[in-house]
Amino acid sequence: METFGDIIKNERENKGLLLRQVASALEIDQAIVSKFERGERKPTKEQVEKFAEFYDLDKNKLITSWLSDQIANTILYEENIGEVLKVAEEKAIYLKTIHDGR
Amino acid sequence: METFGDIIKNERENKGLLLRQVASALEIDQAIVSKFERGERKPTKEQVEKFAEFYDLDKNKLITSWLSDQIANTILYEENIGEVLKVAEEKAIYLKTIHDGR
DNA sequence: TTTGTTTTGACAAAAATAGTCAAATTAATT
DNA sequence: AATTAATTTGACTATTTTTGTCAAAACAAA
Repeated sequence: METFGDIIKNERENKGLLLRQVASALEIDQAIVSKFERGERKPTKEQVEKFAEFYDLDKNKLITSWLSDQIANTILYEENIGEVLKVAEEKAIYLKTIHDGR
Repeated sequence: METFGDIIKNERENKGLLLRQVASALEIDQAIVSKFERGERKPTKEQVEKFAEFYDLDKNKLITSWLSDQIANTILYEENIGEVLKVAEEKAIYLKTIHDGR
């Protein structure tokens, strides 16, 4: 179960980089990068994309990880997690067909 | 595909109530109730619970509808909707086991 | 102990969300 | 068609949430 934070932390360590270096390359405060790695704060989508580029990761996979973190957090303390997600998927697909004008 | 707004609008109309009446009973501005019904604004969880009580609806079902609306909206324009939700479910379940101290 | 790195927390800035209200629009009634 | 009633819209303010900044504390390594 690898969260967004886990991923970017592993990448950084594998590449032997310091927080300071990543922070300066991405123009994000080092304290915030640290918080991202530990899941204490949620990056914006733009920041996720920056990380993907910087670490040369598949952008979609990283966004999936980040989005799923967010969703997991919003439903964490709810009943019927499975049901909520099933309905959410139906709605999303339905709304998408409408949006695409079908 | 019934959204939260659809549900509370149908309930109100079935019971032959005016926005004004619902608004006053729930102590929510009538303009906002109108916006809830049309999905223009998202209620808080407390407001969802008020609606459930007022219309005598199953609270969990209404919360499911409201939560799934939210989730559907956050993933609407993403790729891999199914994948995101699958991962989100795994994470949620995993986090829950941790939270419950297992 | 000194130096380097990461984490923490207080604070300010910015953005997103929520509530209020009156006017505009739409629908129903006479 | 005119009047009355109901709903919707939009501008505005208030509140809450999120984000960024910075320095000091904690931790780790040399």
